[in-house]
Amino acid sequence: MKPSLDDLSLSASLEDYLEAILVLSREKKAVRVRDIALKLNVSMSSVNGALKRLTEQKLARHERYEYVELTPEGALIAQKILDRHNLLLHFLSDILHVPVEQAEKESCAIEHHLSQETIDRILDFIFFIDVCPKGVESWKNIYEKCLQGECTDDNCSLRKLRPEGRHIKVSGKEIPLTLKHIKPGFSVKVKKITAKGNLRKRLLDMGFSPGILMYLQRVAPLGDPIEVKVRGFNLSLRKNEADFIEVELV
Amino acid sequence: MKPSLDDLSLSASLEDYLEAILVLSREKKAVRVRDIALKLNVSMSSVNGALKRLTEQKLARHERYEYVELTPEGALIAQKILDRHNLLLHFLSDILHVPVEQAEKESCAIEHHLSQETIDRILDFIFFIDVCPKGVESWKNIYEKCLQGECTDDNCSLRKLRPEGRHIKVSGKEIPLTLKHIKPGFSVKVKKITAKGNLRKRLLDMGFSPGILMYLQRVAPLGDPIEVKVRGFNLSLRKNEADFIEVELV
DNA sequence: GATAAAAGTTAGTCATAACTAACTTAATTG
DNA sequence: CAATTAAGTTAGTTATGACTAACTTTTATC
Ligand SMILES: [Mn+2]
Ligand SMILES: [Mn+2]
Ligand SMILES: [Mn+2]
Ligand SMILES: [Mn+2]
Repeated sequence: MKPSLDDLSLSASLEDYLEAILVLSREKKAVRVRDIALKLNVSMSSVNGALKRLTEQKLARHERYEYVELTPEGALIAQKILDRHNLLLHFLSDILHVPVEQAEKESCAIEHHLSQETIDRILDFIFFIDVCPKGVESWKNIYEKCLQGECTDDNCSLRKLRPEGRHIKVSGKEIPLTLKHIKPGFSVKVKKITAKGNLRKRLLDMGFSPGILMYLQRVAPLGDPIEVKVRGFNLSLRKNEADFIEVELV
Repeated sequence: MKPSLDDLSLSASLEDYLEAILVLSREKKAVRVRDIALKLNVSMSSVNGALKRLTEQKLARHERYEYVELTPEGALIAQKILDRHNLLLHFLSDILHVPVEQAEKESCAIEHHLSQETIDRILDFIFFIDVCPKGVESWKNIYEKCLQGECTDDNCSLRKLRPEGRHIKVSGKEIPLTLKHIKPGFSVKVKKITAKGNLRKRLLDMGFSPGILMYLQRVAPLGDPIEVKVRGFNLSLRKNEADFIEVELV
């Protein structure tokens, strides 16, 4: 539950105060209690409380009725958080295409909960996309197009999916999407069990009831068996069994 | 600061209790206060308090000295959270290669702070990598190799970087890495300003002091100007100016 | 320089979410 | 079945982090 900026554990709230003070100090000559309150959308008295705690930890200074300043240690931590904020914002907004306003909010929420390790992995990833010519290529030309249903690969299942995400086109004919068509790493919702008799009962017992969400974990080399995670359990299915489970994308 | 599972706002803590109860209910016949306490590493009395709040909101039932159950509404929310947890775990662990233990912790931390919109964008991305043949291809063959310095593209800057991330190989010779070599979306730390005289002063005034982190925002089509974000400001630099700023990867 | 407005502070309240210590009830076992 | 142990509960405490209301200080304005 505690945030983990690997060093000393500050609360998410205090980290945001530090971050806000740093940003404000670069926007204005002097940072006042009121500026912080406005920026973080809290009352001035909440800011006062936070400043008291930050002062105790020697991360900020605040003379009564006067301006607010960060200590060098405070500024260092603040800068780290701000860097994370911007990194996550770039990742969510520019790469994953989360709307910028949402991305802004969520960056500021999760920046407090990621380890340096994870930040580094995200950096690697961004580095690849932006710096490696192949990354730029595959990203712009493949991913972006694939998302828009314009993938140039004939075997791309994404391409065959109707916008509703419920049917698949096979040699011109539309057939319902079943578990058999899904590739690993993809989450689907069970729509209908089309099996009859014993197999039907078995599938239902295994937990494949309509409405249930599941996650396709792995498909063995020859497409059989298929490993899915349903309700936290890992289950194995034969390919022909999987064809009796109609699903839709979630 | 509040978590945002788009519906009614439960606290992150209560969401974790729901999640834990759901998981336990699938592992055992009956869920007891003690099981939850052990799983979440809190005292039984904390569990009691949480159960009281959950019961008030009709998400769980708990008979004194008896077993704990989720209501249908509670189970629904719990499943949503669990789905997010697993999705994020897959993303961090299998795709970004964050060590699984860390990924586990962080998934459970940030699952409470992401909107459905963002979850959908992550799903899109995973879908691409796992379902689109080109995604599988580019991911396994390009990204993974690129990270290991085995990129097949001669122009890949990643490939030229020494492990220390401080020098770059240009026609066999090693030269220090400067801002000129960096591509957009990448964060670097200023190592040294090699400019002299007036330009040096100007660069320092602009905020390019050693140790400072900056983020390369954009490079114009012809490599000039270069737009960087330093200390929250956006600054524009000429390519020849950028060559006077030695940097290292962060 | 008096007065009003803006900014800042303090005290007191509330909710969440954890804890320990002391107690009660249920389950096991000799 | 009495005694012991395990499980569960309650009361009381602590810390964070927000709030409002009432007050004080600073700043602006006439
Ligand atoms: Mn934040
Ligand atoms: Mn932030
Ligand atoms: Mn969680
Ligand atoms: Mn979780």
